[in-house]
Amino acid sequence: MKIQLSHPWPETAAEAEAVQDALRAGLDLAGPGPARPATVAGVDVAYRGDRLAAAVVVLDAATHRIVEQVAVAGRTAFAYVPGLLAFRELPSLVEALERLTAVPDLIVCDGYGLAHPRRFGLACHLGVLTGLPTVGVGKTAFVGSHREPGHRRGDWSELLLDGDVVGRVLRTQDGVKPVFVSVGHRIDLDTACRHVLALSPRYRLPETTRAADRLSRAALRAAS
DNA sequence: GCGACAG
DNA sequence: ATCTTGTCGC
Repeated sequence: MKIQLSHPWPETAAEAEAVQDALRAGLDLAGPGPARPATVAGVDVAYRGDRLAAAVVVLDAATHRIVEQVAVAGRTAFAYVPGLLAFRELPSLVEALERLTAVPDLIVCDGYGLAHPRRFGLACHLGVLTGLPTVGVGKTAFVGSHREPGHRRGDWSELLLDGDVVGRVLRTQDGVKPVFVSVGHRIDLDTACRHVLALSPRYRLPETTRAADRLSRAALRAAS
């Protein structure tokens, strides 16, 4: 899979925001998204100083067994700025995705999609760049307001931003802190939450996220 | 004006 | 994200 990053790569926050505004035109939020993805990819990045390691792990959607995995070591190329996380992680993540031998049916990202101050988080970037359906799963609140969802697995509440529903606060395990789900590209919120829940049979975070997190940390250790 | 702020 | 001890629970 060949992926074209924006050229030139933004240097400043203002340039990065301009890139987001331009890419947002490519968002597809019309269809319901994949009902039965055969494979789902999880992506994550680990850091240590200015070193980083990006990982993509493709799982069989039904069994959650690892089908393929790729890790890429690199250096931090953009400072962390809330709202511009994508520019920090995208270069290495894209490189890892390009090395996959098979294109996954869905990508689950660490972070947010539409639930973003400019309505274009990391999951939206990855969706527009790859053309694949993407979902954002955040571990902590970032933008928007919400009521506390019920305490049972599957309970959820709306994430609201300026009067719009931009995501859901979803309980993936009984009595465990909820996750923040938002759509990235080519999928609807209902379908996104359904897949996140199916990918989290035992732990708070989706198996895709857990697998990518482990691989990125291991790759970071191996590289440094 | 001040603080908060994905990973 | 990362820096970190002990501690509760299966």
